Amino acid sequence: MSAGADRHLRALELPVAAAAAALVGCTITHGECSGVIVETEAYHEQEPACHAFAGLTPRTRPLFEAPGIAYVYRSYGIHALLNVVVEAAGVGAAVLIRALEPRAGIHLMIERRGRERLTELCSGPGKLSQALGIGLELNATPLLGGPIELGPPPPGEEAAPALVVGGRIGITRAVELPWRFCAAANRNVSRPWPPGLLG
DNA sequence: CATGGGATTGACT
DNA sequence: GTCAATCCCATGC
Repeated sequence: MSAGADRHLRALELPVAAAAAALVGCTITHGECSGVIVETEAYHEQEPACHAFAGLTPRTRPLFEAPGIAYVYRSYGIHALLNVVVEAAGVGAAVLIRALEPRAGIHLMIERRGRERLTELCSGPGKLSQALGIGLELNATPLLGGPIELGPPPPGEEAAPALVVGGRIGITRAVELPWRFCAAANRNVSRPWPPGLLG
Protein backbone atom coordinates (compact mmCIF):
# COMPACT_ATOMS: atom_id res chain seq x y z
CA MET A 1 0.00 0.00 0.00
CA SER A 2 1.49 3.32 -1.05
CA ALA A 3 1.88 6.23 1.32
CA GLY A 4 -1.22 8.37 1.58
CA ALA A 5 -3.59 5.64 0.48
CA ASP A 6 -5.27 5.77 3.88
CA ARG A 7 -5.31 9.55 4.27
CA HIS A 8 -9.11 9.68 4.34
CA LEU A 9 -9.11 7.17 7.22
CA ARG A 10 -6.50 9.09 9.19
CA ALA A 11 -8.40 12.33 8.61
CA LEU A 12 -11.41 10.88 10.38
CA GLU A 13 -9.30 10.48 13.53
CA LEU A 14 -8.11 14.11 13.64
CA PRO A 15 -9.50 17.23 15.33
CA VAL A 16 -11.92 18.93 12.96
CA ALA A 17 -9.63 21.66 11.58
CA ALA A 18 -6.81 19.19 10.88
CA ALA A 19 -9.35 16.79 9.41
CA ALA A 20 -10.61 19.50 7.06
CA ALA A 21 -7.06 20.15 5.87
CA ALA A 22 -6.29 16.45 5.46
CA LEU A 23 -9.43 15.76 3.43
CA VAL A 24 -8.33 18.09 0.62
CA GLY A 25 -7.06 15.73 -2.08
CA CYS A 26 -9.24 12.80 -1.00
CA THR A 27 -12.16 11.64 -3.14
CA ILE A 28 -15.96 11.62 -2.88
CA THR A 29 -17.92 9.12 -4.97
CA HIS A 30 -21.67 8.67 -5.41
CA GLY A 31 -22.78 6.18 -8.03
CA GLU A 32 -20.82 6.71 -11.21
CA CYS A 33 -19.81 10.26 -10.26
CA SER A 34 -16.68 11.13 -8.32
CA GLY A 35 -14.36 14.04 -7.70
CA VAL A 36 -11.31 15.12 -5.74
CA ILE A 37 -11.96 17.40 -2.75
CA VAL A 38 -10.41 20.81 -3.39
CA GLU A 39 -12.10 22.95 -0.70
CA THR A 40 -13.30 22.27 2.85
CA GLU A 41 -14.38 24.11 5.98
CA ALA A 42 -14.33 22.96 9.61
CA TYR A 43 -17.26 23.40 12.01
CA HIS A 44 -17.19 22.63 15.73
CA GLU A 45 -19.83 22.76 18.45
CA GLN A 46 -17.75 25.17 20.53
CA GLU A 47 -17.99 27.99 17.94
CA PRO A 48 -21.25 29.72 17.01
CA ALA A 49 -21.19 29.19 13.24
CA CYS A 50 -21.65 25.45 13.75
CA HIS A 51 -25.15 23.99 13.77
CA ALA A 52 -24.07 21.86 16.74
CA PHE A 53 -23.52 25.07 18.74
CA ALA A 54 -27.26 24.91 19.49
CA GLY A 55 -26.72 21.55 21.16
CA LEU A 56 -28.25 18.17 20.42
CA THR A 57 -31.51 18.62 18.49
CA PRO A 58 -33.25 16.46 15.89
CA ARG A 59 -31.47 18.44 13.19
CA THR A 60 -27.97 18.24 14.69
CA ARG A 61 -28.08 14.66 15.90
CA PRO A 62 -25.84 13.25 13.12
CA LEU A 63 -23.12 15.76 14.05
CA PHE A 64 -22.79 14.14 17.46
CA GLU A 65 -22.48 10.59 16.20
CA ALA A 66 -19.28 8.63 15.58
CA PRO A 67 -16.95 9.91 12.82
CA GLY A 68 -17.33 8.73 9.25
CA ILE A 69 -20.99 9.46 8.49
CA ALA A 70 -22.55 12.13 6.29
CA TYR A 71 -24.38 15.18 7.59
CA VAL A 72 -26.56 16.50 4.76
CA TYR A 73 -28.83 19.45 5.39
CA ARG A 74 -30.89 21.88 3.37
CA SER A 75 -29.54 25.37 2.94
CA TYR A 76 -31.63 28.37 1.93
CA GLY A 77 -34.52 26.03 1.25
CA ILE A 78 -32.90 24.89 -1.97
CA HIS A 79 -29.49 23.27 -1.69
CA ALA A 80 -28.24 20.11 0.01
CA LEU A 81 -24.86 20.60 1.68
CA LEU A 82 -22.57 17.62 2.39
CA ASN A 83 -20.48 17.35 5.55
CA VAL A 84 -18.14 14.65 6.85
CA VAL A 85 -18.79 14.05 10.55
CA VAL A 86 -15.56 13.82 12.57
CA GLU A 87 -14.32 13.74 16.19
CA ALA A 88 -15.56 11.39 18.88
CA ALA A 89 -19.19 10.40 19.38
CA GLY A 90 -20.79 12.98 21.65
CA VAL A 91 -18.78 15.85 20.13
CA GLY A 92 -20.53 17.88 17.43
CA ALA A 93 -18.04 18.51 14.62
CA ALA A 94 -17.99 18.16 10.85
CA VAL A 95 -16.11 19.12 7.70
CA LEU A 96 -18.16 20.89 5.02
CA ILE A 97 -17.19 19.73 1.53
CA ARG A 98 -17.27 22.98 -0.44
CA ALA A 99 -15.86 22.01 -3.84
CA LEU A 100 -14.65 19.08 -5.93
CA GLU A 101 -12.58 18.65 -9.04
CA PRO A 102 -14.77 16.43 -11.29
CA ARG A 103 -13.12 13.14 -12.22
CA ALA A 104 -15.74 10.54 -13.19
CA GLY A 105 -19.35 10.56 -14.35
CA ILE A 106 -18.87 14.00 -15.85
CA HIS A 107 -21.57 13.47 -18.46
CA LEU A 108 -24.10 12.79 -15.70
CA MET A 109 -22.88 15.80 -13.73
CA ILE A 110 -23.43 18.00 -16.78
CA GLU A 111 -26.92 16.58 -17.18
CA ARG A 112 -27.84 17.18 -13.55
CA ARG A 113 -26.33 20.67 -13.41
CA GLY A 114 -27.55 21.88 -16.77
CA ARG A 115 -24.11 23.34 -17.44
CA GLU A 116 -21.17 22.07 -19.48
CA ARG A 117 -18.16 23.96 -18.16
CA LEU A 118 -16.15 21.68 -15.88
CA THR A 119 -15.51 24.47 -13.39
CA GLU A 120 -19.25 25.06 -12.99
CA LEU A 121 -20.08 21.46 -12.06
CA CYS A 122 -18.75 21.12 -8.49
CA SER A 123 -17.35 24.54 -7.59
CA GLY A 124 -19.57 25.09 -4.56
CA PRO A 125 -21.24 23.06 -1.80
CA GLY A 126 -24.69 23.22 -3.37
CA LYS A 127 -23.33 22.57 -6.85
CA LEU A 128 -21.41 19.42 -5.98
CA SER A 129 -24.41 17.90 -4.20
CA GLN A 130 -26.53 18.53 -7.28
CA ALA A 131 -23.84 17.19 -9.62
CA LEU A 132 -23.40 13.97 -7.62
CA GLY A 133 -27.10 13.50 -6.94
CA ILE A 134 -26.71 13.83 -3.16
CA GLY A 135 -29.94 14.70 -1.36
CA LEU A 136 -31.25 14.90 2.18
CA GLU A 137 -32.18 11.22 2.11
CA LEU A 138 -28.46 10.47 2.48
CA ASN A 139 -28.20 12.33 5.78
CA ALA A 140 -26.52 10.19 8.48
CA THR A 141 -25.47 7.45 6.04
CA PRO A 142 -21.95 5.96 6.38
CA LEU A 143 -19.17 7.36 4.20
CA LEU A 144 -17.22 4.09 4.32
CA GLY A 145 -19.20 1.37 2.60
CA GLY A 146 -22.30 3.54 2.24
CA PRO A 147 -24.02 5.14 -0.76
CA ILE A 148 -21.59 8.06 -0.63
CA GLU A 149 -18.00 6.83 -0.47
CA LEU A 150 -15.13 8.81 1.01
CA GLY A 151 -11.93 7.50 -0.55
CA PRO A 152 -8.18 8.10 -0.61
CA PRO A 153 -6.47 10.38 -3.13
CA PRO A 154 -6.34 9.00 -6.68
CA PRO A 155 -3.32 6.82 -7.56
CA GLY A 156 -0.26 8.94 -8.14
CA GLU A 157 -1.76 11.91 -6.29
CA GLU A 158 -1.09 10.82 -2.71
CA ALA A 159 1.14 13.78 -1.88
CA ALA A 160 -0.63 16.34 0.32
CA PRO A 161 -1.49 19.33 -1.91
CA ALA A 162 -0.41 22.89 -1.14
CA LEU A 163 -3.23 24.62 0.76
CA VAL A 164 -4.55 28.15 0.98
CA VAL A 165 -6.04 28.77 4.44
CA GLY A 166 -8.50 31.52 5.29
CA GLY A 167 -11.73 32.47 7.03
CA ARG A 168 -14.92 30.61 6.28
CA ILE A 169 -17.37 31.87 3.67
CA GLY A 170 -21.03 32.76 3.86
CA ILE A 171 -21.32 32.93 7.65
CA THR A 172 -21.71 35.85 10.03
CA ARG A 173 -20.24 34.47 13.24
CA ALA A 174 -16.70 33.34 14.03
CA VAL A 175 -15.54 34.53 10.61
CA GLU A 176 -12.06 35.11 12.02
CA LEU A 177 -11.30 31.42 12.50
CA PRO A 178 -8.89 30.24 9.74
CA TRP A 179 -10.92 27.13 9.05
CA ARG A 180 -11.30 27.18 5.27
CA PHE A 181 -8.85 25.03 3.30
CA CYS A 182 -8.43 25.18 -0.47
CA ALA A 183 -6.11 23.39 -2.86
CA ALA A 184 -3.85 26.20 -4.00
CA ALA A 185 -4.58 27.60 -7.46
CA ASN A 186 -7.23 24.98 -8.22
CA ARG A 187 -9.86 26.30 -10.65
CA ASN A 188 -12.67 24.34 -9.07
CA VAL A 189 -12.85 26.19 -5.73
CA SER A 190 -16.09 28.00 -4.91
CA ARG A 191 -14.53 31.45 -5.04
CA PRO A 192 -11.44 31.53 -7.24
CA TRP A 193 -8.83 34.12 -6.50
CA PRO A 194 -8.17 36.88 -9.02
CA PRO A 195 -5.24 36.10 -11.32
CA GLY A 196 -1.94 36.95 -9.69
CA LEU A 197 -3.27 37.20 -6.16
CA LEU A 198 -1.56 33.98 -5.19
CA GLY A 199 1.86 35.30 -6.20
C1' DC B 1 -48.62 27.59 16.28
C1' DA B 2 -46.09 31.75 13.96
C1' DT B 3 -41.94 33.55 12.80
C1' DG B 4 -37.23 34.38 11.17
C1' DG B 5 -32.99 33.15 9.47
C1' DG B 6 -29.73 30.84 6.84
C1' DA B 7 -22.49 26.84 5.87
C1' DT B 8 -26.14 29.22 -1.71
C1' DT B 9 -26.91 29.92 -6.37
C1' DG B 10 -28.20 32.10 -10.67
C1' DA B 11 -30.20 35.90 -12.93
C1' DC B 12 -30.14 40.52 -13.47
C1' DT B 13 -28.72 46.02 -13.18
C1' DG C 1 -22.71 45.16 -7.58
C1' DT C 2 -28.12 43.59 -6.02
C1' DC C 3 -31.76 40.30 -5.11
C1' DA C 4 -35.24 36.51 -5.02
C1' DA C 5 -36.10 31.55 -4.67
C1' DT C 6 -37.62 28.20 -1.09
C1' DC C 7 -38.01 25.13 3.15
C1' DC C 8 -36.33 23.10 7.35
C1' DC C 9 -35.96 23.82 11.91
C1' DA C 10 -34.90 26.39 16.25
C1' DT C 11 -36.99 29.59 18.89
C1' DG C 12 -40.57 32.13 21.29
C1' DC C 13 -45.24 33.03 22.45
